[in-house]
Amino acid sequence: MATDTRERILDASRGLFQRRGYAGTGIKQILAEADAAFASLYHFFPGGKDQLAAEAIHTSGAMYQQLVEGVFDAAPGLLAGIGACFAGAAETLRATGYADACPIATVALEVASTDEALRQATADVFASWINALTERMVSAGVDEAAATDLAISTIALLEGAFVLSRALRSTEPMTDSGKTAIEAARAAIKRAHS
Amino acid sequence: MATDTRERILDASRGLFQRRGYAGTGIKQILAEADAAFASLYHFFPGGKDQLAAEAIHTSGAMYQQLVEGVFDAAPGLLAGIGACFAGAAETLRATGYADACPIATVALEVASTDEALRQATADVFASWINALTERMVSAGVDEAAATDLAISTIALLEGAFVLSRALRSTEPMTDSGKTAIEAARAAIKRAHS
DNA sequence: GTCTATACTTTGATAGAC
DNA sequence: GTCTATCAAAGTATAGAC
Repeated sequence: MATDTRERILDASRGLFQRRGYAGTGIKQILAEADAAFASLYHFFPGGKDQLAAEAIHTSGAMYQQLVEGVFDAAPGLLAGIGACFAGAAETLRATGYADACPIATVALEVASTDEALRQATADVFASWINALTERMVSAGVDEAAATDLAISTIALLEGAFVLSRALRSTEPMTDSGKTAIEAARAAIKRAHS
Repeated sequence: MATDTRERILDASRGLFQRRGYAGTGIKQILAEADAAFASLYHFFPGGKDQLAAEAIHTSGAMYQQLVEGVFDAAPGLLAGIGACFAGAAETLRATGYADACPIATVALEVASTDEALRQATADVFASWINALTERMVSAGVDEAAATDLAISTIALLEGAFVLSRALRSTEPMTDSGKTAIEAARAAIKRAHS
């Protein structure tokens, strides 16, 4: 059985919104890539493009989080996990011609001041990422108070590196930011043990 | 004498591209905000929206760099300068309802995989920022080799914090990232002196 | 240099047959 | 649930008078 239509539409939406943004992606483009008909979209997503985007943001955010959790679980420790995440991001950038980066950052910046519902969707995703990483920081021995700061800074480094690496077409920002993220985490763990 | 038309159009473009992105900003919207006629735009910018965007990217990037250079020049040292930049960014976010952040990041992500000319414009801006900050790092005593890494990481922290702060409508990512940037710079200076 | 009017394309969305 | 045809609106861009 082939993937059902609704899932194909969502899948195409996630990819296009990630690479081209919300305003830059057309409904017709999504349907062409999903090999679906016009009526199918409004059958499964009565709310149109907005509903489609909200669902794409939530699901792609959750998928990316699962990917990252897997990388951390496979690593021997927190610092190794951070290193593997940034290394993996750098490799994905290189392998996709600097197209695949954060699944929601482009849309997040576009809608932050223009569409409250979608802005909230991106906020949900980032908050979930921050919470998950904060827990890992605490488990690794970082003070509760410092853990949130460190988790936010780590994700900021990743997001900023995505911006710079895509614009410059270089993995250097991602590898440099990865090193800085590891050092920041190492310092926080050291402080907690003193 | 009123500001001339060409400058008003550019000014409106910079503001709209910053807040709403490239695809999300319409020519008519720009002209309405600039109080200019349709023909004026194509008189001053025969290349249309693309030419307008390229010039807006270059000039807003240069203006932001000048602003930051001024902040650093007024600060008593490198670490204080970094702190003042992140504090200023946080205050601007708060004061503008989380609208005014990086002047080119939204457009940079939008065009990275879709418009090579505009992508190059954003790359020019980021490269200029990185070079300028690298020089300051070296002047402050950081090793040449480490200075570029540190400058890139600092700008990545700023850009990532813009993304998170706008999406979450909170200055916390900006203040947390500022602390991390200061600590990273302090550690690099310490390493250079040992 | 600026005005008005307009050409042409693409956009998101809907209707009705099947 | 999917197909075809089509709508109204907004998009970029141009023409010609002044």
